Amino acid sequence: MKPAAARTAEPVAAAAQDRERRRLQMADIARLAGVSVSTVSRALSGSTLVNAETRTRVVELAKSLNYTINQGAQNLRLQKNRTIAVVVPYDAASRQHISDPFFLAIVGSLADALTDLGYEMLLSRVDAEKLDSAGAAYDAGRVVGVIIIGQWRHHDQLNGLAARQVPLVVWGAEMPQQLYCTVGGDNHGGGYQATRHLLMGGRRRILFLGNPDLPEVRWRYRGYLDALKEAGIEADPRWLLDVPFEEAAARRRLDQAYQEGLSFDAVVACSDLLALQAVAAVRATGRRVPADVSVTGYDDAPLAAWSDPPLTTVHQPVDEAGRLIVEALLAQLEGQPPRSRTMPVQLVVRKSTVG
Amino acid sequence: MKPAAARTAEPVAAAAQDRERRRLQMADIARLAGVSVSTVSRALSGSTLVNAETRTRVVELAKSLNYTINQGAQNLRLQKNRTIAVVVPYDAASRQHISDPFFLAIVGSLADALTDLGYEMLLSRVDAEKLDSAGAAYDAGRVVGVIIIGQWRHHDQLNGLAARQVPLVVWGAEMPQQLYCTVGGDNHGGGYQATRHLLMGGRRRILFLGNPDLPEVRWRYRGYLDALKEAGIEADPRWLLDVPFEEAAARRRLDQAYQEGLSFDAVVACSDLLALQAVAAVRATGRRVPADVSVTGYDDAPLAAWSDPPLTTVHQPVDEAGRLIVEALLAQLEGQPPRSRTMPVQLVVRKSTVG
DNA sequence: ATGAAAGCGCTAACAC
DNA sequence: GTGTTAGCGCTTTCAT
Repeated sequence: MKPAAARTAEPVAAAAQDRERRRLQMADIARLAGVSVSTVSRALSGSTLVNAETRTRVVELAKSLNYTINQGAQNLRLQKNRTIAVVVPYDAASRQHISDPFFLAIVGSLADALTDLGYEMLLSRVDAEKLDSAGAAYDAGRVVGVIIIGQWRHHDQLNGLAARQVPLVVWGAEMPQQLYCTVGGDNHGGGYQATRHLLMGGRRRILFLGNPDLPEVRWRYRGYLDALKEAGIEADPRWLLDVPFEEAAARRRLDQAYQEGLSFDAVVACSDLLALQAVAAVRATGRRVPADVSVTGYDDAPLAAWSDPPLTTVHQPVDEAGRLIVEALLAQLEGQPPRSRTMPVQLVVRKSTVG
Repeated sequence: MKPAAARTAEPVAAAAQDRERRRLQMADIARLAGVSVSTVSRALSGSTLVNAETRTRVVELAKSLNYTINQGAQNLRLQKNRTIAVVVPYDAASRQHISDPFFLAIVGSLADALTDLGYEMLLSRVDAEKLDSAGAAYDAGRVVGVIIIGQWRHHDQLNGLAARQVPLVVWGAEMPQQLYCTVGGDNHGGGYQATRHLLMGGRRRILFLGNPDLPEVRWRYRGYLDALKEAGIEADPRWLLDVPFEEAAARRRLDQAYQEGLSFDAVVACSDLLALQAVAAVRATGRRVPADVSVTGYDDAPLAAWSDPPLTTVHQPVDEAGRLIVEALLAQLEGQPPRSRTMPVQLVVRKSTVG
């Protein structure tokens, strides 16, 4: 019955000192302080029901022994839990790691926001094709809510999680028929602003680099199309270069475009790293950026400001993102209905688009 | 006595459906399956002590209801725990967030390594002046081990944690009298290689940009000094520009160096972002990189390859780092004595040092 | 093959 | 003000 009989047995002489010391618990403190566990519990929780002197004595003792209440036991008893799961999907096919600077920046921002509010953050990866497995930590009572970085292609699974009442916030784009809560940048606006900026600079044959299967990218693509339409330009379907968020693939696709004789004078890329691949591909043909081809990025990662050339890019408010995501999740935990938010984005103009 | 009396009371008619549904537990599955909780427990753990048919029935039922064993309760009962704390210190003074790309990259790498081995990762921030508070999660039984990203200036506190038997691995440099386990790059080698490379390129007045209070930086500085000495150059004490890992401060310090009339033809910086600040400061005086001043970075973050100019930098093996750190921690959990590791680093030569 | 019951470390209602 | 005791959701010994 005892899961670890040896632990509660009378300590074997030698074992006590070097073998893994039994973890201190409340009963030990109680014994050493000469009071009952209830008193210790009360003292440590600062209850006024305990004699002030006893209280300080117990608290001092605990501190001196580095004793801290076992949080697992406390949580079980109190039915409380202040842990949030943060899930970064990964592409199982390419076995791509969590490495996109933007995603990592969001993770950092979430860590800050959660810590500030006294929540703990359980960080995990999940196969992007099985986003619903992100609910496991919730089902197991491990966490009280889930944050997923990116929608990927499984809107349906996310809806499924929400339908199951899993408190959930997704960094991504708002979709029709969406049951879950999203927080994200204004993707349509971002795509539109970047494209319009290129059009204002006189560009007419503008490629779009990204995979519109992803809702966020789809909105950016629509913004791009709207800007073209507004300028009276009919989009050539070959202008859509449908690549994942993976650098090598993007480079190959661009090289291929050149080989096929596709002619263009600008590229709207869906991340800064993708934009830099475009720059490299353009230069590999002897053309110049921005003189011959203008390029815009997306995210405004730190590298965008320092790259060669510095990238004109759509700035996403990472720090604010963390705060808003956490806010949206906590609101749900308080019983409020999920309310999605779209944050304004801002085009930052640098050398990759202006001579 | 019941911490949440309402929960166990007979469900109020309406409450059942829309008010936050009570979380499913084993007793519910047992009732629905018409067996006892013991049987459910056995079935879900795949025990052969339970009738094969009953087992599948129970398992199916649980799956269909998205029931998962409450991990907190299970952990408490089994005295097990597969969670590791990953702690990213922050500078309380500057209230600097977790944002250094290198630290975030390590976090990503750790997430991968831990997930692969079936461990969960609790990510948190801690004031760099109170590194020992990183032990709290361990004291509370929340995690079985702690990983701290960076040594900062509190070697003593880390030793304290180790003395308290907290299973611990620190990303950083090996120090004399060190009780805890470190995994890190070869900092002396990195500083030496970078400096030697500059010397081979004919540079003679080489600044060092970084704060040698930090053990990692101290080793890099020693490598730098050794390279100078080997070349028969006496280091000018003014060549040490003692700045934290903070971009604005680095820029100010460099501008100041120029104002003071300090003359130099190369800079060894302790991060890629610091190196880019050096480039900016040099260019602001009308000088060119690398023609007038060569600059080396450290870490080889993604941005180093794409920056203007691309940075010669010391590559740190981030992916391998995650694996090794986790490995070192797990070895300790198995009772092996802490064994520190130093990983080779490699100078990557790019345009910032060669015309 | 199954169930009853004890107990993991803690809190709080209840008794004194 | 303090101690006794039941029970949070689970696993496992023991009995059947």
